[in-house]
Amino acid sequence: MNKNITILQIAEESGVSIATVSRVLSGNVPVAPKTRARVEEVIKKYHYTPNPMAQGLILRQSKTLGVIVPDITNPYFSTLFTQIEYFAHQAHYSVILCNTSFSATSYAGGEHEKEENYFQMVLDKKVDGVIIAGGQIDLCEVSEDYRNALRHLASSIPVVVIGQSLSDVPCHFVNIAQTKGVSIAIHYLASLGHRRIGFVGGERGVVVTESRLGAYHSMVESLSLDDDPELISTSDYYLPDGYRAAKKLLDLEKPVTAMLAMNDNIAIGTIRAITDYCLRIPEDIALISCDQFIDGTYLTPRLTALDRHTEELGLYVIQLLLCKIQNTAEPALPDFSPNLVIRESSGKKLSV
Amino acid sequence: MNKNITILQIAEESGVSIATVSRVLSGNVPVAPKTRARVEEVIKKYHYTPNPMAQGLILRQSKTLGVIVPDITNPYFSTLFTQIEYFAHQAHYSVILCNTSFSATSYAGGEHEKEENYFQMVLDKKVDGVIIAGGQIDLCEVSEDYRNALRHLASSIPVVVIGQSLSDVPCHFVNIAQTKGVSIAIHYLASLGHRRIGFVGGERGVVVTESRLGAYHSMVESLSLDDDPELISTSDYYLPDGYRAAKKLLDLEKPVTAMLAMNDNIAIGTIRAITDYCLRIPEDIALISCDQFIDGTYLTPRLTALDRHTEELGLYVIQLLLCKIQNTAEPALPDFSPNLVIRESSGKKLSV
DNA sequence: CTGAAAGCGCTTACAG
DNA sequence: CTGAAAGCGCTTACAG
Repeated sequence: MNKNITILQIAEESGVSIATVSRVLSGNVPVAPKTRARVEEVIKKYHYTPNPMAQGLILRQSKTLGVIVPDITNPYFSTLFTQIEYFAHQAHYSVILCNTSFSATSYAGGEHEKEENYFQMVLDKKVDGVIIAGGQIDLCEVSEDYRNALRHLASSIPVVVIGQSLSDVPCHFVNIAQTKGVSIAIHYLASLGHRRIGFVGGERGVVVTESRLGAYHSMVESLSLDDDPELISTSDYYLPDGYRAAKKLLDLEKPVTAMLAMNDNIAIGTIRAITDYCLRIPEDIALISCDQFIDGTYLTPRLTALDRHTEELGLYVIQLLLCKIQNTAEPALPDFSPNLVIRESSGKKLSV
Repeated sequence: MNKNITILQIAEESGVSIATVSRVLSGNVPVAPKTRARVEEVIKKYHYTPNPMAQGLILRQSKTLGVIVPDITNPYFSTLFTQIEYFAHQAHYSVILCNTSFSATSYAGGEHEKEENYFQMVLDKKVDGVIIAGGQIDLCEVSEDYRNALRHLASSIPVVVIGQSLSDVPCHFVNIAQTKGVSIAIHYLASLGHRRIGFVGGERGVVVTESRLGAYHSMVESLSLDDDPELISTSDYYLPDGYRAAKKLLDLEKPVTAMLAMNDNIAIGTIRAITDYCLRIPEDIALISCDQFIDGTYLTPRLTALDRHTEELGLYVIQLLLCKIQNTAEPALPDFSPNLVIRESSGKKLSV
């Protein structure tokens, strides 16, 4: 199958040495205009492009990046990836996407090998840099194996991690504060008159969940809202989880008047649960999603949600990685403060 | 940064030649047990793995696959990809994901270069095989440039295309019939008593849309349902499109009693539109999605949808590609007949 | 401006 | 069973 047009053939047909062909290809070395023209013609004729393996061997770069995510099916990660790939492609890098299937639940169940395997894989592949988004890094307790694997990876090539900083691991950690958005959302709900606000979804022992829970508690305290452990109903991050977790809240003796959902998936499951209980949103229960995945304008009810600028984050991390690879100045850290997009589901001021 | 442990270092430290190291690595050549043990120890000590570029240069394979999709953010493609990547990884291949951003609309707007660029890119990268899912291949009229680029690609490496067959292009085309699902859905709606069924979403000139529309028309005819051009409201494939398209149907003088949405995105937009008109699903309008993206059990209303076995499709195409690469027997073509999952949104039998 | 040659890190006949 | 050597397709000092 392989056409196998090599630099040698181009050289022969152009009547020059392979060194000269290489030079016209590289572009930044003086070559006589006539020679260059002749060679370029032959190159065009055969659609010749240098074998990246041979090039990579000498240049010590593969022009390939690795992106490691737990679940590309999750809109958060696919949005992130889209930005990363777009920018990388512009810069003539291709990207290997690794889908580790990591989940806190399956991890707890003992499947804790895959991510480290992927670290080794991208290393073996000689990628020029790696972006890691989510996975075990999101657990409050990171295993020693993971830490070592990450350290090993990062000591070989540049790696940007979206997640909590780990000391003694030479990655560039991009850690977005999770507390602000929750504070804004609860503040808003409280301003509407809600005192009893439920927290739905997310899994304990995961950084995002715990830090948002922390923000929740401190807001509850500072605004003197109902402080009741029953108000917290965690689960995981998907539709069925939202459904299950919300039901627990709906079964409470003293009902909540508002709910904070971990993300849009959870919110959709929550809507389903609330509807099952023949309650209305927002009339009976106000709802806000802490992480906008899709445009809430088209959901029913129109979902009030925190926009966390995921696209900008994707753009930022790829720019960062490329800078580290090429040793150029890092881009400034954008302001990732979330935006509360108020729509229908959060409702109006409660009449007392 | 590069540790640069090469086969030479392993050989020296083991007191053998690099040829021997290479042999213990390959595994399928006789090596004295003691020699093997010694070498393996050193390999382990340094976590040595052969440089894939050097290997690739000789073996003429990169152990890398290319997957080209228009939009990884679309659940259909991310589901497909997840399966592909999972299986590829098992087989020790890594996959480069190319997100072309192709859309029929932007294509019509003149942006018709990107896909061909990606074809060239994966070719230059020397991937061992390519899977193409969607993109220009989904247009009823494929440009000559695209056709040529695809032919060029496919004449160099194995490529599997999910989409219509193109004559004279040596790809393996996997073409799933689109008519059956629509027939089942309309049949079901008609059995419930619906005579006036709207078709929402999808874009004209796109194979899926046109063939589903064809199935729609032939069912309308064979079941003697209302046949009215106004009943067709196409747009594109996302939420806002569903919303807009559904509104057009809702503005009709003679209202529809049921709607067929191109996919879950369209269905969600349609739900929003129907709700805006203060109508109920399914009491006033029954709704079926032709392409299930997420578990409709958790939507409100619970969405009746066609399950098209996207995961199985992903698994099939990657198996197919690997077989073509390794020259082994092709897997049997599974039955991809869609499944109508009946839930709430399609309603009950109409009372006459 | 251009060519001959070394070398990137590996695999695999070819001898022994 | 093992080593020396050629060669995969390229780039880049080194001469000229």
